[in-house]
Amino acid sequence: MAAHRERSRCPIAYCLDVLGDRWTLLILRDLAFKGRRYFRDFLGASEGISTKILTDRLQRLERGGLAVKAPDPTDRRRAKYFLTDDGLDLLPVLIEMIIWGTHRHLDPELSAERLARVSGDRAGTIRRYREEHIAEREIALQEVS
Amino acid sequence: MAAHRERSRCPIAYCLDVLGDRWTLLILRDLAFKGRRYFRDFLGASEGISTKILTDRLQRLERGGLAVKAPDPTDRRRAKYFLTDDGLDLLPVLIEMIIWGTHRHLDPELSAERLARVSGDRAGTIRRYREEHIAEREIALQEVS
DNA sequence: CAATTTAACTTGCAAAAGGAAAGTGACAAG
DNA sequence: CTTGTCACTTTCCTTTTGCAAGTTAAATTG
Repeated sequence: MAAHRERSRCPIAYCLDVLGDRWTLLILRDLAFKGRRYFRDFLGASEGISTKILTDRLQRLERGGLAVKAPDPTDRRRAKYFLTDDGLDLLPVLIEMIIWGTHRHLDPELSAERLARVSGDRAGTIRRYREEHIAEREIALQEVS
Repeated sequence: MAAHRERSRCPIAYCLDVLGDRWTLLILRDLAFKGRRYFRDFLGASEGISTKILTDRLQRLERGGLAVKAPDPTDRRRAKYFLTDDGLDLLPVLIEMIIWGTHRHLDPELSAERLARVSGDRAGTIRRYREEHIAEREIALQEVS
């Protein structure tokens, strides 16, 4: 996709080199908010990604420095995936998408409380998810060394 | 794309029904930040969208209630496109993408001032773009009546 | 220990989406 | 009226995705 078009100077276009496809964003969501870590966890998401696309997108995220893989010391066939610090810098984008999607789609009555909580304290929400992710990541990476 | 998969309950997944492709996001950028209004304006963006994809995406945005078309009273062959209020609700997402893209890609020295300005006052930036867009849209829609 | 299962991919084929360029119909200009 | 412009539309080819089966290495079972 990066080879698709000459890269323009606009930051959104650059951002889209990484994010301009649905599957990548869903994987980021799973990593950031759903605690999915193993390959098979992502397969379990309800959107039904194929193994081929999942493999491709995880590799892209790794190569692009947005995700990292910590081999599982208890089972060498598998590894846990985590967002890097650069990957975590996308949390604000993802949070705004949640807010927009919630506001537009779900029953306003049911979502009012949740929406108010997240949008009322974006920075707090982001910081919480970030810190939890980093803590889990560091532990997983240490177990490998 | 909406028919692609059973729609999940996750707001991000719903958001991606609208936003899960690169071209749509680039068009939203053009509408929101670059003042592009006419069909040919979007063709002029450096990413080089084809007329087929542009037509398709503009129609999707209209059908989805995110964009509206005001016929040009001076030339019946063309119309001006604008974001609706729902479309403008995506500004926070786009702004966060700009911030992320700027931070990650461009020379930090050159972008430090711009980045600081936008991220330092997200709400102010969003409000400014929103109000300008609405003002221009209302004028264009009135000229039609 | 061998057989079976599991986990993460990989492959093959069909369908869908996108790219490039030419074509079409309606409107505008001279 | 002829020619040019504008917004699409069509055609053909390439790329990506969807679906399902296949492969390899590691783990588990008996």
